[in-house]
Amino acid sequence: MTTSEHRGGDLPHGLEVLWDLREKAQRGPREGLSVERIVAAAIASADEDGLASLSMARVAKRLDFATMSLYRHVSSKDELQMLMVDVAYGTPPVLTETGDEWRAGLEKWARAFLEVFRAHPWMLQITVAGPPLEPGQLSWLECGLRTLGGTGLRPDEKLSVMLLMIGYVRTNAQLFGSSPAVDGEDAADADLMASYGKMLANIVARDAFPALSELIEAHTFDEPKDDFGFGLERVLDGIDALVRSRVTQ
Amino acid sequence: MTTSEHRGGDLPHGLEVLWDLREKAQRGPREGLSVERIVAAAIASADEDGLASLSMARVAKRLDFATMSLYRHVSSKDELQMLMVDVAYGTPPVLTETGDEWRAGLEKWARAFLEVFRAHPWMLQITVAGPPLEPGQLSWLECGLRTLGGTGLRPDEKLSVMLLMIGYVRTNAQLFGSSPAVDGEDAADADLMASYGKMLANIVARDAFPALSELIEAHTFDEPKDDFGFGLERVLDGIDALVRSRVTQ
DNA sequence: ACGCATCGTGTATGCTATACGCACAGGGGT
DNA sequence: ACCCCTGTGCGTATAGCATACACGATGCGT
Repeated sequence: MTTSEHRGGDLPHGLEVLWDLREKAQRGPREGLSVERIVAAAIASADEDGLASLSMARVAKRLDFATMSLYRHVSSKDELQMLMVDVAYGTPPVLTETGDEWRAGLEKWARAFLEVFRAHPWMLQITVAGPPLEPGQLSWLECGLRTLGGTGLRPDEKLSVMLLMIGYVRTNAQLFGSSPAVDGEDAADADLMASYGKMLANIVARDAFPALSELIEAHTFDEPKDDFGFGLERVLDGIDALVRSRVTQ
Repeated sequence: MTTSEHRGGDLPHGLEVLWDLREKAQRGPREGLSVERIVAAAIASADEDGLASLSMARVAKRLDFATMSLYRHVSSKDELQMLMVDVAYGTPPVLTETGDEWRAGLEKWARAFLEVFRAHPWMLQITVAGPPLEPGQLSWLECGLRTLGGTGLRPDEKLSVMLLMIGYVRTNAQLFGSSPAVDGEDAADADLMASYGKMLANIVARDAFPALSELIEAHTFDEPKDDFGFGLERVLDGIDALVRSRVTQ
């Protein structure tokens, strides 16, 4: 395998893989292993056993190959993790909402994006350095930007809006997404939140944290409700205000 | 050292340390080492060499103690990392803005919060499971909630607003905060962004990413400007819209 | 049929977290 | 003054980790 040079000067190996910029090898034996299979196995391993117990040896065992064979296709564990994240992002939904239906579109976008982190919680534990150059992450950005097409926002404003959305979904997933979404989702969330409220009430000194105590006493954490959806509407309200101000200008 | 039971039923060891719920030992030799010193050394190590090369042995060497001595004060590396994050959060600024000056207050809050992640980039790589029970993180939440005191928002709305703010700052720090804030801050950022724009333009297929290409061609990434501040104003606009709607109701 | 790029992998190295047990310190109760 | 018992520091040992390197096998281009 050699680098194709007609696009992207000298990219890291991992990015070349993700962008399909690698030419197939001519000489040599057929490959029994591939980056795709390795990444898929690694994702499955992380989904099942968590990121902490992900290791080259475990991934190799899953594929019935020797540990060192992985290194023929993946230059390091860090690169593998980068690949895992981007593949796990998958492809964003095709949003039919356009023009002034941007709000419904962004809501669908947010819920689908949240679902990604619910399915693969370990994604939040992997940080890729610098701004994203990977196709998976960028395709979600692209998808969001596209639904903002009819808003009349400036390009940089659209970017800011998407940064806001990404941040909201990620933070929400990180804080409340420890329970898997599979069975009895809302019930589990409610239990979690209720016990969190109790724990918080026990631990927090009322005089040192008055505003937080007010939150606790208002039973914000006790009632089961769609926290994500509620906050999301607030975010969309904010964006709506921005859009309106641009329209009237 | 034994657990004090009058507050918090049976908390994890790390939380007891952070909330100062541990009683001093009566019998036994004076401690030459302490959790505080260990955490401080670990933070210094992560600041200098990054989280990847943080190890118990390195931290111990910094303190001129044996590796295993750390385990007398810290139950595991995971716990140490949790402690590191919470101590590194430090204490939020004391905001004098109250009532209808919430916007200026939140802006100060956001910039101070960003500074934390700029000073300790590794904090973004450590994920603590579940909603926060640590005093550091909670004190920032408390600080933000307090500046929202005069807005007339419901408690749960205030929480959503703060979630939004936290998410925005974290995402921004993660994406653009790879360069340290110490010297020539804006210049470094501008260079980084410009080269990012070029790289993006090289890599992105125009037909598959039309909205993203529009962004690139609008030179959104080329011009040096205060991205954080710009996006922040959009977020605050959104919150402002929410606040106004509650006031008029 | 030869050569050579590529593949899979066994071995080895140095690092990692951490369980366990020992030696010792020093205040509390007698 | 004595002993005991809790807490401390740490040496040793183990299991797991990522990964460098060298070797043999493979099969296409010539």
